[in-house]
Amino acid sequence: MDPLYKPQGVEARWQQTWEEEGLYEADPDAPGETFVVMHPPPNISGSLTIGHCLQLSLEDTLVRWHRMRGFNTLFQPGYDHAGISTWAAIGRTLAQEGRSQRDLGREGFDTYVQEWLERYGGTIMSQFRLLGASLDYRRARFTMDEGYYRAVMRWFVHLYERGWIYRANRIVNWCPRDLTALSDLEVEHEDADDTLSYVRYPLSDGSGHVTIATVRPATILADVAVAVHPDDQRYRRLVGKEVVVPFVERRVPVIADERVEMEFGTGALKITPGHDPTDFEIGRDHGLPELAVIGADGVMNDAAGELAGLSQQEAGRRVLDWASERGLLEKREHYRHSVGHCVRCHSRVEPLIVPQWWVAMKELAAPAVAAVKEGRVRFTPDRFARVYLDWMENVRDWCISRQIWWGHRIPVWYCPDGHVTVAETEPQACAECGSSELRQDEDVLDTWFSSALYPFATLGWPDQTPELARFYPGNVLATARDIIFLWVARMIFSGLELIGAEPFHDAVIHSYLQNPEGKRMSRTLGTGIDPEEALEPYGADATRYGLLKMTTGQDPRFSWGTIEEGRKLANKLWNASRLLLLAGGVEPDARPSSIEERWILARIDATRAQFEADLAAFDFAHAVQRLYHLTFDDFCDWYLESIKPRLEEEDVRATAFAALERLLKLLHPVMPHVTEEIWTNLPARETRLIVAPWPEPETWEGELETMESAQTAARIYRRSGVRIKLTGDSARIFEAVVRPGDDGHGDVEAERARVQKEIERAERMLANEKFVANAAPEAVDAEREKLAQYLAERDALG
RNA sequence: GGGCGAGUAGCUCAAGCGUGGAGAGCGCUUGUCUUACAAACAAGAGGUUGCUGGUUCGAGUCCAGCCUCGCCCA
Repeated sequence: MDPLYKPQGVEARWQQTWEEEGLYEADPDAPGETFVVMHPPPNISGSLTIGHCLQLSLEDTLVRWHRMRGFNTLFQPGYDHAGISTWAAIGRTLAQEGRSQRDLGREGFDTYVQEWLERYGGTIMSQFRLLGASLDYRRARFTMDEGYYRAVMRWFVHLYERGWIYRANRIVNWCPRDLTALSDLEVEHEDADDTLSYVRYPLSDGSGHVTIATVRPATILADVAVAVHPDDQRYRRLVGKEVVVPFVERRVPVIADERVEMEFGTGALKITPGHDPTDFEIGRDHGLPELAVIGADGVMNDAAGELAGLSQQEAGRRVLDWASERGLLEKREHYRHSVGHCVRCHSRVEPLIVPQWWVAMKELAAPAVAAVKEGRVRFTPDRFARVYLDWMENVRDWCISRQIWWGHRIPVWYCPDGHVTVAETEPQACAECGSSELRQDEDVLDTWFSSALYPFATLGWPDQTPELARFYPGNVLATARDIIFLWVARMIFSGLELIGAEPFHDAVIHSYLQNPEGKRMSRTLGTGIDPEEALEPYGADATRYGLLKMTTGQDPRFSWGTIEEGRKLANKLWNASRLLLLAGGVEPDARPSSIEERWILARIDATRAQFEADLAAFDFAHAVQRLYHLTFDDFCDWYLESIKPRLEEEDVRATAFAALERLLKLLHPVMPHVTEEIWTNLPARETRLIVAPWPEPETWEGELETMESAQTAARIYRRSGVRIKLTGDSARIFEAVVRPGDDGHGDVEAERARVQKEIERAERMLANEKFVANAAPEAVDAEREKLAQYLAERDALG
């Protein structure tokens, strides 16, 4: 064994061994309570980030812990076709060659995407393995593989038959670059600097004008009304009159609607149902026409008349010039507001009225709200339950159709007579007229429509498989908070609707790593950390430890310090094991005969209990920190040092190996490779550590204060050179660990003065009647205890 | 505009219910090749816990207000 632990080689060997020996495999026929984690399938639009590794580390820690505890454990791998994300990523690649997706044609695109899929799908699985993630790789699923496709079709038809899927011509978020509709969740809002123009709309009866404020003057061409708040005294007399829209000189009514914000601009709002979501709602309620002057490509369309073909900016300029020449442009001012952008390609989203497929959410949402309110699904940290509920209780209908070529085709066919046939597989004839001339809907489904089925489609649903019966519902879903609505919510309502049970009981919303500058990590901006930068030099164990240490519930900046700490821990374990093995292997057996031996066994057991509590609460940062201190401070610095003089005794080594075994077991879920490697080197191995039983609670009695007095004496001697009086075991342990070079040479008076100050502090507190009367009794007792200790210390100083 | 979170040592972060002396790792200074580990061990310096008030015997922690940063929703 080399004095320096080198993870390179060791880790790959164990990853291969575990997998070849079938130790990652889940068996529906195996006994035991199940523990199921569905790893969120990464997008095939790229390789893994360090953030994915954090998520995988915490999941694998839970999975390995449960496996050792005897649970029948399934850790499910897969990857996601990631509709628009992949579409946009491929678009970026093609653009470098001067081509676009549409240039390839639908079939050409399919061929192209297959290559992409094989490349990234393979990369993702190998990256999972490099981290030591104990996923059942045989079961890897893809959201567009054959069985999964069938599940998605069943889901669509199910919702259609329930009457919850409908096609409607409504305003949607339209990406003018990708030429597709987006859901509300695929739009991100960013502040933008704009100009707010105040334009006068003359009253048709010549009695004056109404001034409106707009940031999009080009849309004036599609105005169909001016709206004011019904309580607005300034405009009350105008409601019911007509105004003349500038440029197009169309007469439109002044209406009253409560959705108008009186404080914004002049309090009068131009209504453009074709190009604004709020206006669309108001327009529908008032029966207003829906004009469109902007096309799908974002430029002015034929309805814009002489402005057709112009950009919105140029058209807006022309409209304002027109108004200015006629004295209708009151003023222009700078205005900063948030504007929707496509979350994938970052184009400014265009609200357009386009026919799309929708899912009615009301009835699906109700049970999903109840599941969280009744605690059947818990969020960690629990504040995210509120976030989830706020969204779910106000959820709007879900636009599920996308005008791209990558995804599940919408299972709807049309015949020449316009009849609609909805079926899971391609029908032979129109369900209504029997026509065989069927044309399938061109659109594909929102990628999250299929991801929603992940917890059971991966298990074979809609077939009633043994896996589905055994491994649904699962237990823990770990994810970052950005997909609580996109995915977590949708898995919950789809699971409840289709299977009748929530898909998991714990939704763990973990840290979102920031880059060292405190900014969001982004692969496209090159501000991310490549997992290989950590895995190659430090190894998977150190990386896992470091990432778990960063999993605090906050959004910490990525730092190498914690990974370095993990590397030190692996090296420390390695050398502690070397010490014992070099002294001579002997079968592990806990038969402690001294204070320090009982003490370390008790310390390990106490840490086991705390570690279990930490993991149960998904507090990974504290969990790994405990292991670090147990290893460094208790096991190495005190226990091993104190038994060194007796290492030739077989009993001492048997106990030491037994203690090391327990330590390795506690560390295995976090650092699987180095612990398995050491485990293999221990005498009398029969099993792999990965499936070794988790330590049972145990009680080790002993006068543990003997250890404490040795530790106190060590602190004083190391600090000041002063030796305090010790007898018996404490003296022996002190000598073994500290190895004092003399009988004491320090300034005894200075030490006595220091202890005296502590005594006075404690006495002062206990003399405070209010403290003794009001403080918790435990706090007062603790203070008395400290005082007693300091008094004893003073006596020992002689 | 509404909501959530954060601000603690030079850096990255801790500090269950207010538990009574604010800790860890890294970095820095000093010492030490000691039966494994010098990539180690030991000791040390380093803090007005963002600001202002309040509650309390006692506040990093609770309350009110303010400042800065990040995120989500509209």
